[in-house]
Amino acid sequence: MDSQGSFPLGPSSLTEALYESVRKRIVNGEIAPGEKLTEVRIASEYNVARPTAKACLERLTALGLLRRSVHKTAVVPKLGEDEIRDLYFSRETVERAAVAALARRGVVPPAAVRAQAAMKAAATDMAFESQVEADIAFHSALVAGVGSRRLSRMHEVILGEVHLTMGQFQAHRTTHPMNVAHEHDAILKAIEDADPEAAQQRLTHHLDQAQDRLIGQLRREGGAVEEPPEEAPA
Amino acid sequence: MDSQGSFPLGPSSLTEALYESVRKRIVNGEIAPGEKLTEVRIASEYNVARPTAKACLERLTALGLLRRSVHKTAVVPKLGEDEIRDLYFSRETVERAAVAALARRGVVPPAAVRAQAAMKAAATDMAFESQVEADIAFHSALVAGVGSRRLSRMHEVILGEVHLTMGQFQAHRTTHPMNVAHEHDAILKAIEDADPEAAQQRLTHHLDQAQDRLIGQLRREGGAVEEPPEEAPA
DNA sequence: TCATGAATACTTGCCTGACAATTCTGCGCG
DNA sequence: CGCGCAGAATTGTCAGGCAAGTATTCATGA
Repeated sequence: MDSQGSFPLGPSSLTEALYESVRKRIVNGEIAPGEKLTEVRIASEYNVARPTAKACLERLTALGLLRRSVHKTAVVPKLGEDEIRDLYFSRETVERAAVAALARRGVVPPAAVRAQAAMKAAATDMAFESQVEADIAFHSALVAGVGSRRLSRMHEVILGEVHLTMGQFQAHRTTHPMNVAHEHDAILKAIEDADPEAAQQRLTHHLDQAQDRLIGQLRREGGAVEEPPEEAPA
Repeated sequence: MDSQGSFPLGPSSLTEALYESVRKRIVNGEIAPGEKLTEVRIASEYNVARPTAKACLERLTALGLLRRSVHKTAVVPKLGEDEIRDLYFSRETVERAAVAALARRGVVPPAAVRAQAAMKAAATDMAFESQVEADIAFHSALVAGVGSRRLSRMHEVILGEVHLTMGQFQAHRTTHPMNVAHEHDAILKAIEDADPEAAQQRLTHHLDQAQDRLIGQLRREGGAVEEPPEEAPA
């Protein structure tokens, strides 16, 4: 049958384009959590060789967007309560350091205010996914504004999992986007005032609320299975 | 032609063993900074197929232990002053969060005191590389003690680059290992006393000193070339 | 009927071999 | 002495294949 060759690839290098496309499909929830992603499936869907698909799955696994152990099929994970707490603990660690550094300088990254504007514009009429992306762009710009390549890299990985988790709760959004927009404003204000303590405190408040919303949704609906830690660190 | 097959592989899976071996050779400075690592070289040295070697280089590149852009050979990087500052900024971010969390609980991870004991034992007579490894084990245990998988993962990446940089200055060590041992003790003491502020303050002092030592050595000897940032973040 | 064990299909780990595209190197020419 | 160009070196991607491990199904025995 002709079950292959329907997902178009982006512009850049083949591996890169494949990676980006699969990544998007995962974080958008287009590929459901728990769904299995075999190498041959990716290979045939995109008309690429199996090694290429393999490399793609390995990259996604390294980023935490897929889980797999040896000789087993990769599945997109569904984070349980503990995992979400761990994720947000790490996220707070990175972003607190970022806003503190920014506030110490007292300069707000231009990209952050741009993202914030886009967020407000998307608040009323745009699709949920657009709001999520605007929110992520804001936090991403905040960290990028520090100018630390390594901090940004760590944050990128974390935001990947955050995006994934938010995408999985897409259907039942209960958040008012204007609320988070106001919280964003408060953070920017504190940075502008060169007040590191306040900036950190407001960021923590913001993230704690987001975490609570996620965990609340998780408890309400599919409490489902919590996967065990896949690997005991030596 | 018997020009191949001289580096023995470890016990585990082939890819894993290959990765570990090459990683060790890099962080130990056995492969000099600036040296080029081609896929075929690795493949022939270890008697593995080129795709296997390729995967290995890709993993090391993702960890920051190698640098390469498309179609160019991977080289082991030599961190410049700015890079070292960035590295230690990220390191402080992660480790400060770790010791604060530990101090809030008031419990010292047993693995950390074990590593600390090993460090003191190695202080006088053992080789420099053993001291470095004991030091790294101590900080690693500190972060692992928090129990956050994601924090540990971030830290692991950072320590990889730290290890690499320390290994490159192997010859000209000027540090008295007992000094750093005492600083470690002070950190543990603050954690035990459940004093997060003190723990963070002492950790910062410890890391700042280490950073200054590294930068001092860098300035003294090969100021050399500082490689430009390989990629402009979007 | 239900539980247990064996055979089969599926999937991944790793290999050989090959071709195209790109980058690097050295040589000759203006 | 600078410049461009051909050849070499290196990587990106593919095809095909075998071995090994995992999951599933089916048949057999209690």
